[in-house]
Amino acid sequence: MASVNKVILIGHLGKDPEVRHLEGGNSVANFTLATNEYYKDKQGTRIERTEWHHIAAWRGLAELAEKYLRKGQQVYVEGRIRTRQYQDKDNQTRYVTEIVAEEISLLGSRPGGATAQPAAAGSSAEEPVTFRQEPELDQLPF
Amino acid sequence: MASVNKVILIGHLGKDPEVRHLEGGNSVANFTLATNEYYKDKQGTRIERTEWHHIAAWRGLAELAEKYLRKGQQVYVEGRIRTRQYQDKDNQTRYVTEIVAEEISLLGSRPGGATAQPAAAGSSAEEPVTFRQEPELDQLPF
Amino acid sequence: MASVNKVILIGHLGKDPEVRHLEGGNSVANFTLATNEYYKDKQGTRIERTEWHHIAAWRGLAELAEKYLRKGQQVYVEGRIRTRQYQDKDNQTRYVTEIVAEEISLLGSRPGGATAQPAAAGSSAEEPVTFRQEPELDQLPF
Amino acid sequence: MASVNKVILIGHLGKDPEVRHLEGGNSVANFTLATNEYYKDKQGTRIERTEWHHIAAWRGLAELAEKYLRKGQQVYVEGRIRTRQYQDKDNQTRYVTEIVAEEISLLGSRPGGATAQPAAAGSSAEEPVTFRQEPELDQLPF
DNA sequence: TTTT
DNA sequence: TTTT
Repeated sequence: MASVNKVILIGHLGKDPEVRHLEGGNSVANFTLATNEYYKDKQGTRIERTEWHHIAAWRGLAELAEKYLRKGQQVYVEGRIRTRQYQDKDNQTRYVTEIVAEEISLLGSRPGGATAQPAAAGSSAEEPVTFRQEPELDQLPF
Repeated sequence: MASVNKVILIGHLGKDPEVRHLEGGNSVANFTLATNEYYKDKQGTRIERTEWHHIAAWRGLAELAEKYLRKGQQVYVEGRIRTRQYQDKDNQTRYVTEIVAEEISLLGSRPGGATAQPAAAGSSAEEPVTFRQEPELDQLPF
Repeated sequence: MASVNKVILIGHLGKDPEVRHLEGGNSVANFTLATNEYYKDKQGTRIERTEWHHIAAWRGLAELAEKYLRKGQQVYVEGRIRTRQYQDKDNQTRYVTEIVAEEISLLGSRPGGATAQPAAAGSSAEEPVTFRQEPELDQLPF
Repeated sequence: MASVNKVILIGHLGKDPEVRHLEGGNSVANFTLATNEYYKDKQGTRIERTEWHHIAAWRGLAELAEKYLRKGQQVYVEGRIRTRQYQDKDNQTRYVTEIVAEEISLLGSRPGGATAQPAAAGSSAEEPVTFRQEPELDQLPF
């Protein structure tokens, strides 16, 4: 049956992306993204709560992440929720929920000490830095 | 800093909602929602993968869930991602990622053997069944 | 600069799609989609307001529309807003705002007298009816 | 029937908001927001196309707009599509499609020569600048 | 671990 | 554990 599983995030990277190049030619970048919410508790004190999202960006988006994304950067991430099982060190089944990125756009200024420009030439700073994953590739098992 | 944490799901309920009425007058409904994705593996075989989302609907949305939502029902859920910590039976820290619902709409037909009409009268079947949480209440700590 | 232009609609088709096959091999399906909102006026009377969206579905999505979409059908449409200029019969510049579809999913039951099954064989009824446009094709001028 | 009419935009303001204070205590801010898309034409030339969205922000969001939004600012706008009729100077019926804002967040740096800080004191620069409309007020006729 |  |  048709269904929709869509996530839209705007937040800041908690660290530089970690990129792994997998056997078979695939690559994946992982990074964390902070979103914040604010509310008042019963005493009226303003509380800030940070949610840390685990982002997985595959193939073309992994390259974008490697070239352009740095700790502190503000980005738009569109993707879908995916929960993976794994065995922890005590051989117990654990679950981790990730956001599989389908589109990433760089927003605003580029703080954090790192340059947002790619090290390599060929991609001018005037270009908008947006990338959407090709859906059919995005559907490969991983 | 301003940020966005938005989830949009369309899927089917895996079971009837479980509603708890908390001390202090708050209530919360929990249910699971299935979304499906399809892809072809390297052999070209069509694979279906189901993602199970854990939905938490508070206060007014808990009442809506209790009255209208049943196993098998197709719904639209808009909300935000929230990861909670808890201690498991071995006193280890574990994490569970939920979707805190901010809007729920009933879609399509109402399968599953259960009547989608509320047990109580007063809410006619002709009404559109949509409900949006009041943001300020939605911000209470929980 | 990077930007986002995203529309998410769930509504019912006001009429069967009209499909045009253009010179150059392109095709486009046009249909209207109704969404409803409800509010109370100052006297407390419940008011219903219908918004009619003009949807344009290109290429692969036009084929999906032609095969599966019928008047009365409930659908999910994801796309982007685009305003086009044209000259009216008095040679005045006029504007029309459309939603260019990027993803369409069939929802719920299939009312409206028309069968939702395609006339042609080869696409079994068990398949989920969802289609996402290939982004690069979707970017062609039109 | 339940339906969804949702728009998510990230773009830059084309001009400072124009705020009108209406009889009855209501206020509305209007501004334009540019989003850009890029594609290659059949000759492979890179084309940029700008879409101008007409945003209407009511009541609390009008105040936010008046205090914080300036030409050139990058913002996130969430809202719904609404097409209004009006009579033009030749007494012909015309249509204009607007985005009625339901949430606005300021993004990134604050360019454009104008200070993004409010003229009035009392709202410190450390606050996140996000505002969501109260739904019930948002449903008033206009 | 981000941002203000 | 849903749906087709």
